[in-house]
Formats: sequence, C-alpha cells, structure tokens
Amino acid sequence: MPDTVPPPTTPSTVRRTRAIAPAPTLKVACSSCSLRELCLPVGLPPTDMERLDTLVTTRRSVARGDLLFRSGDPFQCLYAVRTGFFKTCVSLEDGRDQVTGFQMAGELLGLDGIGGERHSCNAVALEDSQLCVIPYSQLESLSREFGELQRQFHKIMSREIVRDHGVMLLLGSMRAEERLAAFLLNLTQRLQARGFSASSLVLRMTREEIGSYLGLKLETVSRTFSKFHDDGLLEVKQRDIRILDAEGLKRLVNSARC
Amino acid sequence: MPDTVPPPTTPSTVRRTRAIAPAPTLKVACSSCSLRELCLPVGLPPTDMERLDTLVTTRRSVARGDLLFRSGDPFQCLYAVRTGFFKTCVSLEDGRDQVTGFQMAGELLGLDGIGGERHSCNAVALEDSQLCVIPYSQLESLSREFGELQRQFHKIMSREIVRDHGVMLLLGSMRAEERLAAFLLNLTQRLQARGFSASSLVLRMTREEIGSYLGLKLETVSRTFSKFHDDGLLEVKQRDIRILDAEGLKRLVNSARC
DNA sequence: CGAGGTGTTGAGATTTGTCAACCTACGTGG
DNA sequence: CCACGTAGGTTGACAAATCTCAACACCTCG
Repeated sequence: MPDTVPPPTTPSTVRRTRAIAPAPTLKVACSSCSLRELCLPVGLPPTDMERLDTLVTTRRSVARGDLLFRSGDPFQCLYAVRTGFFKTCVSLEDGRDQVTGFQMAGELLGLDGIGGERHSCNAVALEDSQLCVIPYSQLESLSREFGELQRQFHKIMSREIVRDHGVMLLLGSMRAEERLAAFLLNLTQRLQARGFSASSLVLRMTREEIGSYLGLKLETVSRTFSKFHDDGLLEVKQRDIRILDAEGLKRLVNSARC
Repeated sequence: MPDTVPPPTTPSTVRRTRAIAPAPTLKVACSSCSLRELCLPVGLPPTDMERLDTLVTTRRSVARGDLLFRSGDPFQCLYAVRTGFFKTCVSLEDGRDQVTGFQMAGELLGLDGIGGERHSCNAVALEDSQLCVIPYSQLESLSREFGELQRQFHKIMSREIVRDHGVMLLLGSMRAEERLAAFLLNLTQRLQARGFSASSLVLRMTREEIGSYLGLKLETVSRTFSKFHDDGLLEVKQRDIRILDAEGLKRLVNSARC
C-alpha cells in the first residue's frame, strides 16, 4: 500500500532537481525553534512545549516544483513550513485550477485533509523548502491532554476559515487593482512579521499563479503591476517589488468605490 | 453579563416580527434528534452521544431578518441550525459585503469566531429559525474526553475549509452560468440529503444575496436564470425553481470551456 | 549561446456591470 | 377583504472591466 510518502520512484517526476540535501533527520525542537511564535506552539506554556517536541520529530524537504502532497493522497500528517514557500491549489476535471493560498514559514499545510481523510488540494513548493512533519493522530491525542494545544489548533483552523472568507470577499467584490493591492499588502504584512522589510519583497510565484489566486488572467496582473508603477505606488522589476506608497495601496483597497 | 441569549430588549430591532414562539427551552437531545446524522454527532458511539446531550441543552430562536451574531461580537458559542436558513456575510468598511455561505438544518455556525475570540462575520436568519446552542468551552473539554467527538469536530472545520476552497474556485475561475449552475446543484444536493426533492426547491434568498455569494450583480443572476429557463434547464417562478435538466447543469459546470 | 519559461504590451472581443424602466408578489392597513 | 405600497425580480441599452490572442522582450539555466 502506497501509504505514507508517495514514492518518487520515477526521477522524471522531480522537476529541476538540484541535489537537495537528502532529507536530514536533524534534531527538531519546537521549544527552541525560531518560528515558535508564528507557528503551532504560539503561546504554549513550557510543559506543553516540551511535549510538542516529542510530537514533531521529523522533517521533510521538498525541491522547488515538487509536490508535498497531491489531491487524493491519503491524509496522515500536517506540515509546518520551516523554510521555503508553497502554493496550494484545487483543480477541476477540465484542467482549470485555482490557487487557494500561498504558505510561508510558520504556516500550516494539510488542514484540508482532515475532513475526508484524503488531501483535497495539491501543495507545491515554489522554492526549495523544508517542513516539520506533524503526525495528525499524535496531534489529536496530545491535544486531548493539553488544553492549550487543543485551543491553539482550533484557532489555527478557525483563522484559516476567516482567511478564506477574506479571499472570497476579494474575489467576489473587488476589482483587479484592489485585489492586487490587497494581495501585496497581505504578503508584506506576513513577511514583516517574519522580520523582513515592509517595503521590498521578492515574489516567489509567477504572474499566472498570482492571477489564479486573485481570479485574474496573468496579463491583467502584469498590466496592473505596470499601472501601479506608473502611478508611483511600486517599483517593479520582474519579481522584485519595492513598495513606494503603502498608504496609496491601502487607500485603493479600502475606499474603493466611494 | 449578557451571556446566553442576547436580550431582545428593543423590539424595534426585530424586523417583520411575526410572533415567534418565545424561545422555548425544550428538552433537547442530540441522541434523539432527527438531524443527528447531518450534524455534529455524526457517527458518535452511544456513550459519546449521551454526553453530547449534556452539552447541548439550550435552543435559540431567530426571526427572519434578525441576526444570530454580528461581526465583532464576543465569541462564546457555536450554533447548529435546527430549522430555518441562514446566510453569513463579511463586510468591508466601505459598505460592500460578501455572502460567504448559506446554512441549512444540521450545519454549524460560528466557527469563524474561535480564532479571534470574536465573530468575524454576520449571521442572518433568512427565515424564522431555531438553533441548538453549543457552548464552545464545554465542547472543548468534552472533546478532550471523547476522541470521536474531537475528531468529528476537526472534520467539520476541515470540511468548511474545503468548502471555502471550492467557493474560491467558483469565484476565481468560473463564468456566470457555471457559477449559478454549481450553486443550484450544491443546494439541491444538500436539500436532497435532508429528504427534500432533488428537482424542485424554494430559494430562501434574494437574487442580490445569490449574486453576492457568487460574485455577480443581481441583474446578472436574474438574466442567467432567464437563460437557463430559455435553454430548458429550469422552470423559474420567482423563488420557486424546478430543475428540468440536472445533467445539463452538471455539463455546464464540468466541461465549461472545452 | 540558445532555448524555454516568464513577463510586457497592444488591439479587439466578450462578459459582466450600470442605469433605468417596468413588472410582480406580498404584507399591511384601511 | 381589497387596495396600495414596497421590496424584489426582469429586461433593455449601453458602458466598463477583463479576457483573448498575438507579438515581442527578458532572464535564467543548461
């Protein structure tokens, strides 16, 4: 039974293989992880944290372009991004698909799989990445023991729902410029929380992937970038973005149609 | 402290008051509820079910047009729809808002509130409704005791996430006809699971609310209904819909752009 | 150095939105 | 019980946003 990690028997499935360090089984410890304030352990008391260290013991590396899991795979683990960057996407039979999110360090992947015991989306690494593996059944039992962990996990799921509602609002009632502005502000805010600059960023995804996430065609995304540039809001050099007028972007999102 | 039922002190807040039975505190029991196979208790063993009866002890009535909770309200309880129909919506400062879902019997409301300890959307009754009140902190402790309940609750949250991803797909990559077709098929499927006809339904929401959910203007929704009628897919008489060609609707959704 | 993936830009087509007029059904109050 | 007012629904004509198709530029990687 192909149960756990889908066997990369055919090296041809690995795109752009650039000799990723062979899955190091390093000592992992949430309690000493620099991401602990952005990840599952947020705010846990020391005792809970120690037990979490016993839960999260393995890592997994995924090379850029490779899948962490795909829709239909049996669900067993959640993953916390340690380094790197992911996208998740769902697809329709006819080939169309929709990027449902981009995940960076400290964010969880795989919550979609709990309900149906199979993953319902694809998770693709947009750069070489490392993840902490969280066996779900162990998380279940540990969170029966530790109320704070349970609560924290529920909060993470709830916030994912709220985030999704925000995306629906964006897709359902914003125009192209507002969508892109909201997207950039969201990205910089999350990057800033991770210690990066609030005003310059490197996009890890293509225009097409941004477009898919925002419900726009890649050309519209590209044009909107150009417009932002012409309006003095951004400096755009391919995937390098420098935000010149964050307030201007915020105004675009909020006071859209007065 | 206004803890449980918010005091309907000002009768003026109640629109269209048509003398709803004054919040009956009936004996409530999940174990004997006809909705148990569609609601939180799905698949729980008898012992867990009994304990659930001690958790869900109160009901709440909401008249058509009234709010169950609104964005910003402190979060304390989840709600299971017993009878009636709800919409949830999020709004932007500038007045625009987005319907994020429609909930019918057996479905849960309030999951958005766990993450921020406040509700992040409005829940509005689209018809006179009754709900079971599920105090969240008690659900937490009970689900630490009963693994099956914990797992069931996680599944419900996960499925909500998957549902939201489906809506993103709809909003991000489908055209008006596909969106409406997908919406109608989803509604009838859920109604059918509740013992209603698969081919005729009464919409509980306005064209504008459908439009908000689907990211379309009400005129577009109306025109699309008319087109479906002209194409022999539906019979439309205001809110009464009869589906004449379910296969045709499915074809619209799946094989959209060949 | 060349190839292929990615990004930009233009012109025209298409879909959806906007505004306005009008119709319909329902609930309220006379 | 009927008339009327109003919210909700339909339809038309036109405007605007976005998509489509196409050409071309750029950049990275082998």
